[in-house]
Amino acid sequence: MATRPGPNLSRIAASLGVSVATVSNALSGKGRVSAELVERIRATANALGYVPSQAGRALRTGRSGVLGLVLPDISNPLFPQIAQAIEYSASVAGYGVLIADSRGDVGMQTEAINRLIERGVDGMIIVPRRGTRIADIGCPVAVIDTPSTPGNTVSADHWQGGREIAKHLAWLGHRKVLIIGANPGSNVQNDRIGGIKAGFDSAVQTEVLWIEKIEDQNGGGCLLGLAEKATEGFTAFAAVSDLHALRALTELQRAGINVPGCVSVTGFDDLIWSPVVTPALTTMRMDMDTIAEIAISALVHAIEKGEPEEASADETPSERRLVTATVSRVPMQLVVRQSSGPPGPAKTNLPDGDLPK
Amino acid sequence: MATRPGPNLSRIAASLGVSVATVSNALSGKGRVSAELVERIRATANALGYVPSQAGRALRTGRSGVLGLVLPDISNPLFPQIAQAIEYSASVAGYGVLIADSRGDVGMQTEAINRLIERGVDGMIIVPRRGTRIADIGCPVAVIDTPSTPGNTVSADHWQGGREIAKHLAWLGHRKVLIIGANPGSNVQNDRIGGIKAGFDSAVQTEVLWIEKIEDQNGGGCLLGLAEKATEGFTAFAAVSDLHALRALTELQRAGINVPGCVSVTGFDDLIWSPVVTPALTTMRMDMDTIAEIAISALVHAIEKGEPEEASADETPSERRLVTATVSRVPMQLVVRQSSGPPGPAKTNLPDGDLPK
DNA sequence: GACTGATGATTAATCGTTTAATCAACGCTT
DNA sequence: AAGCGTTGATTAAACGATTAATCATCAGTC
Repeated sequence: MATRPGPNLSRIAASLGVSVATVSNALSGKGRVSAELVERIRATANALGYVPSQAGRALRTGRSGVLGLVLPDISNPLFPQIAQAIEYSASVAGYGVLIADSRGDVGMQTEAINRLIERGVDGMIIVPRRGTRIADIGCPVAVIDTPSTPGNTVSADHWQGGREIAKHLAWLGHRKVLIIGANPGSNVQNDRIGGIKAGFDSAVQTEVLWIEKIEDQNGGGCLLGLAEKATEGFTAFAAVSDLHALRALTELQRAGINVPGCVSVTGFDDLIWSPVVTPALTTMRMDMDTIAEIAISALVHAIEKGEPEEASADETPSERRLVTATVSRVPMQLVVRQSSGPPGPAKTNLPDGDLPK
Repeated sequence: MATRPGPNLSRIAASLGVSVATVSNALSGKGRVSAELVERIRATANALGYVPSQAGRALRTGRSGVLGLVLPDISNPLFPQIAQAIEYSASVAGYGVLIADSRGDVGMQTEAINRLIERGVDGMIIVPRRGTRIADIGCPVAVIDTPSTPGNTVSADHWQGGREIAKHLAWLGHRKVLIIGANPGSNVQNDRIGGIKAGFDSAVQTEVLWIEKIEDQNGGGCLLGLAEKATEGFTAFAAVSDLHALRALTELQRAGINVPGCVSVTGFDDLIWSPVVTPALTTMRMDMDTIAEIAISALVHAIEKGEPEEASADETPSERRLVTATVSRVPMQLVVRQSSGPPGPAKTNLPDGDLPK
């Protein structure tokens, strides 16, 4: 029941008095069909508004043309960039994207992956929950995380990003820098922090502040005590995410500390509001488009090359389809805006003075 | 080729010496199968790791079990909330979610919709690009937008949200309020602004500032001149989005104007960073979970009831499957944080003074 | 003992597409 | 004219699940 509205191959075939196989061949460009007939078939297919049934095709070819995108937490502010880039690259490659949210839970991550498999995805892109290792599942997988994650992944070069932001701050003349992270368990954050430290020579003093630790004591959304840090002599605050940079920025401004006149604040990720806050945030941007492209093309390659021969039937049924994306790290790009500048005189409260144009 | 790895119904049937139909019936609970046999079939299905082929099922039943989610712009900061809620409700209802991004372009919206149809989605949830009317497409559709959008939609009650925030500000004692919007073409923004205006009685003076107009003149990311507005006597800045509220907040703070000591700032949407900026933003939250649930359940209902009888074959092939979600508006919830308070004395520059705990 | 119903399982058709195998017809060569 | 290669099209068999229709078996009834 519920016969799909549109016409199918046989309707086209019937209306032209040819066989379905010919129509299929004509539309797919395979087999041997006379140019003239191809033209006529194309025309009537168009006229009838023919839309191929993915179900039929999938059943026959064993491929659904759909990729799964597994995210640790869709509500992550970085997610839009990821999803958009992946969706674009996938659709260019002719694939659809099915989303699955693991809501930060490791158990749900497995569950989400299973749901995707049941839906018959040809492959998956996984942004793993921190610390998770992706077990071998029945289809090609590309992992987007940190280069430090064991296994094959594509990701931004967070370490290099850290170095760049450090060099920027050092060049501006900062000698005492507070690095702001949220959670020591995150590979991404550790890479960024490692890079920042590595980017400074021994003349620069750094200290790491973990937001989660402070919040554990003082409650969520509490002040981080940055004003005190500023009076201790810290002139730059390098956060590992724009989210934390924003928090630092507003906290400092509220305390009457001029940014960038007095201290500098930098972030990571170039989130959507980073350009519009005052002062606009200096940050490191990941090249998501490139990352997505690499991930998708590796995935598509694995899918379409697949098992080249049917050989070794019951040999290693799962081993052949292991992760396939080769490790690759995409450089991040420094975006200099108004929130970073040379270290200024001690705590000042100038109302605004020179507004950055 | 490329026979799917897992076993299929016939493998189970063969290994038990029964027919595929029986296996199918046993697993789906339809037809007549003895309880004992059902048990045995279940067991071996489990043992073999049977996963039903969606392709086969879809081909036979004409339903893919997948919904499409069309978004005007995935990079919208509100998107994570929407996607997460939709994905959750859909997966509870047993559906997968295929995403499509129209990247803000009306043409691409149609194209994205077509791609989803080709992929055989059973229905779609569309968050339309502003001003777009969704044409009749071949499947059930739920639209999430504004109640003011003609046609059947589910959405937050933006108007009511506006009224609430206005009442909150009026209650605090504000008498001169600047409403900050981005674009006069947005239904959502107009509803919110309308609601705000309606929430004030005649004692309160309001003025609307459109960011896009200012940026057209002064360039993107420019200052909005809010400090001047403050000196003109505006004591509250009600933005139609947290994104703009954040911009206002940082701009005011940078100008040395104390928030909320001197002026108040409010937003909409309760975006992820709203609680962590200093001062934390007072805002209106949409109940996305409820909205998603309503949209999905209307959609699923339309899909599964569908055309109750095959009657009227070539009558109105498309008319029957028109939009089906009934109009429904979900109330928004006021979230009071630190960015709003009673109007203070004229422009002050107290460094911090009393920090909100 | 034949008839009736209920029960439990099987047969076979079907969804729409792809594709290997087959076939007919025609032009060329020897 | 018989043989051969090429071209253009058809036949038919899958893919995996669902389901209406059919069939066999057995218990109970008159």
